[in-house]
Order: sequence, then C-alpha cells, then structure tokens
Amino acid sequence: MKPRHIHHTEDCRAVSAILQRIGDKWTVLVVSKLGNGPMRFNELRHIIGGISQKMLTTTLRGLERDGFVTRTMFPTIPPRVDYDLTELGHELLVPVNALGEWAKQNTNRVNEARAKFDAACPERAKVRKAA
Amino acid sequence: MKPRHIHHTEDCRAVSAILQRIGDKWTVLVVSKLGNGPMRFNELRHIIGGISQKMLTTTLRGLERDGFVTRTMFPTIPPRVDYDLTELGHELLVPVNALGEWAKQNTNRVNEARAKFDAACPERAKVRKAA
DNA sequence: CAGCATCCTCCAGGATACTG
DNA sequence: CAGTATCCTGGAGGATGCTG
Repeated sequence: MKPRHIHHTEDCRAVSAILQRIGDKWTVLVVSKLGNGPMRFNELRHIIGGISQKMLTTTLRGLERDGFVTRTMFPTIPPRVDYDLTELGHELLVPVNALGEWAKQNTNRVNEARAKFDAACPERAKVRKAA
Repeated sequence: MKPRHIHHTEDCRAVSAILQRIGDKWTVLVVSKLGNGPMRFNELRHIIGGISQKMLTTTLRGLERDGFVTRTMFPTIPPRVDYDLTELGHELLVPVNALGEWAKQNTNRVNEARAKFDAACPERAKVRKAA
C-alpha cells in the first residue's frame, strides 16, 4: 500500500504553528544573535539594529516564556540583565539555520522568478503592495 | 583563530526574510498540501479548511510569483485551474519539513515551559494578549 | 541600564457580494 | 469553478516619554 495523499494534517498545522511563532519580524534574529553567547539588553539592541526597545522586550519575553532563552537579572545599579539561549533554544537553531542555509542558496532563484513574473504580467503582480 | 562572535549578519537577515515570507498564516499549509501532487483551487480550499477564498488566491499568487508553484489554466467551461509545486517548491519543502519535524517533537517542551512561566509569574505573562 | 505605558499607523486577513 | 472587488477589524510593530 502506497497512499499518494497522506493527510498528516496535524503535522502541517504543527509546521504552520511554529513558523508563525518564529516567523515574526525579530524572533529568529534575536535567537541567532544569542547563538553566539549571552548578551545584555542594549547589547542585543545595538547589534541587531533597527529594532525598537518595545519589540525587543516583547520578543525576549516571548522567547523566555516558551523556554528558548533565560533572563538573568543582576540587582546592581545600574541594573544589568543577561539573556542567553537555553538548550531548547540551541536545538531550535539547528533546523532554523538549515532553513537559513537553504534561503541563502536559493534567494537568487526566487528573485529571478519574481522578476520574471513581474515582467511577464505586471497586472497580476499588483498582488504585492500595488505598484 | 576562533572567533566567538561571528557576525554573519546577512545570514541572519536571510533567515529572517525567508521566515517572514513563508511564516504567514497559510503559505506552508498550501505548499505542504501541494506536496502530495497538483490540486485545483477549491480542492485546496476544502482540504485546508478555514482559509478564505481571498487568502487562498493571495497565497497562491505569491507562491507563483516566487516560483514555488505553477498555475495551469484549462479554458473549459466551467474553468479548471491546477496548481502544482515546482522543483523549487519541492526543495523548499525539505528544510520546512525538517523544521516541522522539530516542531512536532518539541511542542510539549514549549507548552510545558509556557505553562510554567505563566504559573510562575502571571503578571509578566500578560505579554500574551492580556488574560 | 533596562525596561513599562501610551498613542498611532499600517496591513494581514476575514466577510460579503458580484462575474466570466 | 475560480476568481475579482470592497469593506472592515485586530493586532503587529514603531515613536515617544517616564522610571527604579
């Protein structure tokens, strides 16, 4: 028996769920940076560049909640807070980096397809934020 | 020489970019379904379930534009349109499925961390859509 | 330094109605 | 059947100002 249409619907939903979780604007960027070792709040902020303080807070809080990073407070003055990847965070980085590798190697193909499509039918290309 | 802080910033951005591209609500779901073979518009619509006709159109158009799927029109009456994964689309599925596999195997850990976090400090958990 | 609180904008995405 | 055209809402995310 060799079913052509296996309906692992749950699986698909799982992929979808994780992708939506980490597919926001900053999550993977933060996780990637933390992959190099623990970092302080503003250190992250500046190395990432372009992220608002609010979103960095939100992103880190979410990652902490999901068990991907730890938050260590030093009750000094001024305060110091270190963020670091957990084991789970490091593990997440593996498949994420694999996808990133794929992305790097295929960006050209995508861009070419995109240019071709836009050139072929400018009409239907308006899908993307109307010229 | 063993640099601890390698700044493959471009790489991170690439990961981020692809994740935002496919990290929307429906893209991977559609690609996954098409992984089983070509499908018609409404066939996809029903097998996915819950997707609005507008979003299916938008999602498919985007995937077509980026070279992940092909769109084949049969000028019959009523019209028939087949969507199918391109080679690029199939290749994308590989790392995506790997991530999906990771997701399936670690959802529990994430949920546990989440529950623990919420139980520990309900205050800070309000990050998620305020109780 | 590392946040929290507030306000505001933009757009992903749903609902509905119409068409070749 | 496979769309297109509109309208509308929620929430992601930026900007700014204040605090322990």
